[in-house]
Amino acid sequence: MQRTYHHGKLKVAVIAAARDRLRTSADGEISLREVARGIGVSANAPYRHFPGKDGLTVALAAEGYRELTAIAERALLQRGSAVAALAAEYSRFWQEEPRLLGLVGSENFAGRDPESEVVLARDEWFAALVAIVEEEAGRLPAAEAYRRAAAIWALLQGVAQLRGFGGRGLLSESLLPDAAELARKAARGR
Amino acid sequence: MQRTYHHGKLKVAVIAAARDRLRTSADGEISLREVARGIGVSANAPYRHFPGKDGLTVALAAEGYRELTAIAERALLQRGSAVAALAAEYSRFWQEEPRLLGLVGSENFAGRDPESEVVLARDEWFAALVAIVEEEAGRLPAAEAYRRAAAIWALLQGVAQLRGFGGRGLLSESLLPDAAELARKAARGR
DNA sequence: GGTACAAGTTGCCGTTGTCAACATCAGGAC
DNA sequence: GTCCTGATGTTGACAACGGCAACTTGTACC
Repeated sequence: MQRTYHHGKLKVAVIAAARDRLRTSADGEISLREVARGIGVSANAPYRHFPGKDGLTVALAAEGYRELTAIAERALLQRGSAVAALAAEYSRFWQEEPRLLGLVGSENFAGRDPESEVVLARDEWFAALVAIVEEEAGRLPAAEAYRRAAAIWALLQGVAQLRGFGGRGLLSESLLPDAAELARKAARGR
Repeated sequence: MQRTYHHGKLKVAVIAAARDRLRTSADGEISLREVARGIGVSANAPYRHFPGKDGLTVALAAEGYRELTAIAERALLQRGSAVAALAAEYSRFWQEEPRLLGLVGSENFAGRDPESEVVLARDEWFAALVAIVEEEAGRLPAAEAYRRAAAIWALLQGVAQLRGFGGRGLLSESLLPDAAELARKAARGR
C-alpha cells in the first residue's frame, strides 16, 4: 500500500485503530493524534470524518452496540437458552474489550439527538434483547418485556464490571454470581 | 479566610473541589489545574498531596466507596427492608453524583495494592452489603452471601446506569425495572 | 533562636485538542 | 483533453493540560 495523499478509508481506519488502542493501551486513554500517527496520517486528518474527539468516542460506542446486536442475534439462532448464550457471549466480549463495553455503558447520551447513529444502534440492540426475553418467557405485554430486558442488561453489565475488578479478595472470580443463571431468572420474571 | 502561603487543608479541599466539578461540569472531565485554580492555589500544589491525576481519581473513588458504606449502614438501622432502603438510596446517590458512582464502578483496580486506601474502602462497602443480605435472608454460607451481595451490587449499578440514559424511547423511566424489588429477590436467592 | 522538613510557588517541557489556511486529488461539465 | 469544484489531507499555530525541577515560605521541634 503506497502512501498516497488521500487515504481513502480513513474513517473506518480511525475507528479500528482507536478501538485497538482501547483494547491494548495500558491506561485506556485514546489520543486523536496518536491514533492518526499510528495510521500514518496527519494529526488533523480525522477531523474530516469526525466532529472531534467526542465524535470518535460516540462512533466507538455505536460500534459496540452493533456488536452487541450481532451477539444477540447469534444467540437467538442457537439451540438451547438464548439468554444463557447471550450471557456467555457478553462476558466474553467484556473480557476482550472491557473499555469498549465500559464506554457503551457509561456514555451519556442524555442530550443527544434521538435520530443519531449511536442512539439508533442502542435501540436496535435493545430490541434484540427484548426478542431474546420473549424467546425465553413467551409473549409478554410490551412494558413487561422491556422491563425484563432492561433488568438483564443491567445484570450483564453490572456483573461484567464486577468481574473487571479481578483478582483476589471478596470479589474474586469464584465468588461472583452466575450471570447466565441470574439473567434467565430475570427473563422469566422470577 | 485570608490567603496564606500555606493553605493547610489542601488535600480535602482538592477532593471536594474535584468532586464538585464531577457533579457540575458539563463534560465531566476534571483538570488538575482547573481544580487548583478554583481553590486559589498554584497548579502544582496538589502534587504535594497526590502522586498525580490518577491519584486524585483514586481518592475520589475511595470517597465514593465510603459514602456507599455509610448509606448501607444507615439502611441497616432503618425499620423495614434494608435492601429496599439501600436500593432507594443508591438510586438517589446516582442521581446526585452519577459520575462519581460511574468512577466507582469503572475504575480498574486490578493492578492495585490490596492494602491501598481504595481497595480497603471497597472491601468495607462490600462487607456492609453482605450484612444487608444476611439481614434479608438470614444467616448463609459465606460464599453464597458473597454471591448474592455481588448480584445486588451489579443490579444496583446496572439499573442506575440504564437510568442514566434518561429520557424517551425504549429506556424511558417508566419502563425500567424496579431496582428495589429485583434487589430483594437477589438477596433471597430467588 | 536556629534549623530541618513540609507545603506552595514559579518556570519549563512535551503532548494534546482544535482552528485556520493551504495543498492535493478525483470526477463531471464543457 | 481541460478546467473547476468539492472532498480529503497537510502544515502551522495556539491555549490548556499533566508533570518535573528548582526555588521560597512557613512551621514545629530541639
